[in-house]
Amino acid sequence: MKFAKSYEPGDYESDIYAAWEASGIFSPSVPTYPVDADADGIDDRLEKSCSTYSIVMPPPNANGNLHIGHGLTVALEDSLTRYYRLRGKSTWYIPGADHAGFETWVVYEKELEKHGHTRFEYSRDELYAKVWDFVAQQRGNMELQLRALGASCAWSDLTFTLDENVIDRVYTTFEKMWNDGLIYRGEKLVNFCPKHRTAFADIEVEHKDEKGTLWDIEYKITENPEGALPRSIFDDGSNTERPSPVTTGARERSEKDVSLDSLIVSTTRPETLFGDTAVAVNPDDKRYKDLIGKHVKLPLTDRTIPIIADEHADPEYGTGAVKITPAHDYDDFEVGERHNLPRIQVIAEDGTMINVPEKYNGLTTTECRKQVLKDLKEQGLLKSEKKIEHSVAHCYKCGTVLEPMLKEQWFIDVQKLAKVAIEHLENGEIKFYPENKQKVLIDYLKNLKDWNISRQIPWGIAIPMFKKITPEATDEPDWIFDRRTNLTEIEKAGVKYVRDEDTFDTWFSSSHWPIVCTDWTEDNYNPYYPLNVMETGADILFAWVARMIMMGLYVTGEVPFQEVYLHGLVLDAHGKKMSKSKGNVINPMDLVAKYGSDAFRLGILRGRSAGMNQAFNENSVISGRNLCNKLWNISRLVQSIVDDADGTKSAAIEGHKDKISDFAAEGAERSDIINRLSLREAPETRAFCATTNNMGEDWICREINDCLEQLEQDMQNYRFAEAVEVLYQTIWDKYADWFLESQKLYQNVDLLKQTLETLLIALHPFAPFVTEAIWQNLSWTDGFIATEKWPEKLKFDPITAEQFETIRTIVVEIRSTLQALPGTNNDKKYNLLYDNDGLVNQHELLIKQLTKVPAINSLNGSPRGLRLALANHELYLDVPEQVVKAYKDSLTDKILSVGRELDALNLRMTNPNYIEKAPEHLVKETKDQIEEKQALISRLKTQLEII
RNA sequence: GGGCGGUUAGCUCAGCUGGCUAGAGCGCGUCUUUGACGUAGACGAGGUCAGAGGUUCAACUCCUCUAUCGCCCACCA
Repeated sequence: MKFAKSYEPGDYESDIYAAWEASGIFSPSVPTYPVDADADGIDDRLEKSCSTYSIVMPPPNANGNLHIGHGLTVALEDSLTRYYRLRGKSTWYIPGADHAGFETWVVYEKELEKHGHTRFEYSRDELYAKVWDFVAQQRGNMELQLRALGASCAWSDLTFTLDENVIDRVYTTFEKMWNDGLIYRGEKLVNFCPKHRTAFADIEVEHKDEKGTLWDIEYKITENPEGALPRSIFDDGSNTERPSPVTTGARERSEKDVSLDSLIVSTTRPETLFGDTAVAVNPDDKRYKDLIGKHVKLPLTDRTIPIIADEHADPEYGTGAVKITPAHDYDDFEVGERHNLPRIQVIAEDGTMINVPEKYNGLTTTECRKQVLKDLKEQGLLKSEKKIEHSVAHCYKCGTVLEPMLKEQWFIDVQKLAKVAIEHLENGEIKFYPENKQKVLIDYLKNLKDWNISRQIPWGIAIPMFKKITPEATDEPDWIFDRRTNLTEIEKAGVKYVRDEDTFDTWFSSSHWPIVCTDWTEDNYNPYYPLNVMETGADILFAWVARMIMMGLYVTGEVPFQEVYLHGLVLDAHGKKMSKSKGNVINPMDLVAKYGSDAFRLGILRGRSAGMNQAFNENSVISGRNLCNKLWNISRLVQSIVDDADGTKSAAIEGHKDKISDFAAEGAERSDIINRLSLREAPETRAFCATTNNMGEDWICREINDCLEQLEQDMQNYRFAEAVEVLYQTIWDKYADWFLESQKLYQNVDLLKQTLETLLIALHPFAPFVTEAIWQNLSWTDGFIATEKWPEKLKFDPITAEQFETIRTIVVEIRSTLQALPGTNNDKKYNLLYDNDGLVNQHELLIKQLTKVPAINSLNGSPRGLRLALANHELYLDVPEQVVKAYKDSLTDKILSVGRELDALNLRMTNPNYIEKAPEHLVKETKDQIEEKQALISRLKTQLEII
């Protein structure tokens, strides 16, 4: 016996994967080739491209472990890949590994700290080499885990984000952008993490609402032409707390033509006042009209700064006067640009104060804030404070408050790229699942600001730019592009340049992912680019998908993929986000070990739809495991039938054949022969009956065809959960519960084989291991199921199929009626009586098989027993009168409930508008239903009367 | 402040362009050792589809509003 008795996924999964991998079936068969490969001047790309299917894996961290989101990713991507492979495409599922620039750097920096070192002890090149070794040591886990999940990817084509070809491509793009003027070096404010000492792109910043304080500080006006007594706008003699600026009182006061000798500014960051280079008021604000152009003395310093007019100042907010700190605030930076204000950096990269009076120098921002507030208070300049809630930028990794920091960085003038992307998106060149993400993405691109691509961490791709350090070479540009980033210093035409020490934002290189994975080049025709689909998390729509589209268009002129499928977050069983701190993280590998890889895949796809964050329940994995077990046992049963038919018992069959012809010679009816042979006794009787052909054969063919059709639709529309659902139901509820149960009576061996094969292939994309294991165990199959042909539709007779459907209805009613009758099962041995019913007569054995009624006889004489109502066949269960009476109540209930349904239908028909406006077929349907229900009620009533 | 999504059975979710008695898995109840499967089989209970209004012959489905949960974006000093 080849088939193990029980389904044990752990026993075969890794062997199966190894066999697949060794056979090379995961590699694509269609090559890339130079455009016009045969040099006949004719572009022959079309015929090739229609037979390919390509998809790239969002690269998991090279030295990490897979989490549940990766599990979902693989389940989705590999199902697609396997499906299209079975459909005959040359599939290329390209795996990747991410150097995960910042993530890995953070881990490594901690490692350094643990050993008592800091990054500042080493040069960038040394650090790069160290992290490289660190990653190499840790690497490999996730690749094993991808195999355990069954990812049918082309391992020989694995792309690491720091591979030569990636760096080459990224440099080529950068050079092109530099030459096209899309890249500039600018001193701008960037989001800077003082702990990690690096800048971030806007997209990487995490905004959190926090409680903070808004302080009001008095800035004295230094020029006082009228020589009036010092007065503050809100200081009307009482010299207590200032009234709220939004009260009418304040307004009225402000309308008065008073001369002021100080301005009150509101700030949440008093320590930055040392960097103030102006105070701004709104040009339309009448209160301050006369002050514009005057100066105020900056508290705690000797400096004076101008009062300027700028729209940025909102008259409704605070006092309407705002301090301007161009070096440490985004808005202020822009105000500064408009008014040509100096930028004074007062916070250093390590988060301490610089360029401030000696007293504050070297303090951290927090210490400095305390000190400033204390000093202001002493001088009577701190007027009030108020608790507010505002949004604060944090480092997404360590949670440190990000400091807007003035830095020289490389920026991409992104609007030019975005504009092209928007055009193609609006053209509908990329189809999104879920659909609404297209619009969301376009909106994002429209408002995108220039992209800072410089990072101050060593673990990444070096920026290939060098700065001139030969000052006398005045005609030479300050910065030049050069690929020799392995050198810290280069010389060109006698001019010396020094390397920029920064590395690229990983999203800059990642945005080339479809290009580099498929080995796209300018002069090669590549039938795998654009990708058929980009599947990734909805959370990186902006960070990644948007950038891949822009970069794909910029580099290749084409969108990088035709469709985008975005999956949502996998939440815990209660719909909460998984996190280490909450302790609710589910490790996919634990589930694989416990229930098998297939069970995990089926489970995670269940109940999931595009773009939605959805809870994950272990029960769905259990249900997947149960399906695998079911399929395993279905296959064992079919195999045992095939074994029987294959002649191991042929001698016995021969023996029986004599008997059979004897019976036949006696003129016995077929049913009689079957009875006399006593069914179930030995396999040879089944051989005799194998000629009969309505034991659900046509019906199951019809159901499987419907299943395939729906499955194909679902795959095309990325409805994975529905695809799994329809397979589940067809295999379990239809194939096992009805077809196989019926085939226990007579077997159509060829059809059993064919239908089982069909279902195995159809399920293979979702449950690759169990289907392959079964395939390898079946006696009549060969090769891998993974490379089988997608099944053809099955032929069937619709009338016979429908007959079986009717029998099902009858069987279900017999079962439920018996169940509802009082007594134990042993008491319920009632015969079925029929009156003049060809269908029941013909399928007597089948009905007996499925209902376990002891006998089915023709009703001779007047009706007796319990009439079955639903099936609309004249059928009676031969139940004694006293038992029937006990069933009376349930019969009455039934009449009432059918009556309610009838009322609803009648109501519909009494509405003239319905008859007039609803489609004809619906009206007819309603009419038919009314007739049916009426007939049913009258049957039930007759039944009741009999009792 | 702007935008997006959810609210359907005890739990997790389907229900695609409006039209059969609103479905599934898990859980629950009763029964069943029947040529594979108790990780099973049979039968069943369980829903005023968040609320209100509107459009329509017809609304879980479309529109408006409300409540509530969640996500994303944004420069409120």
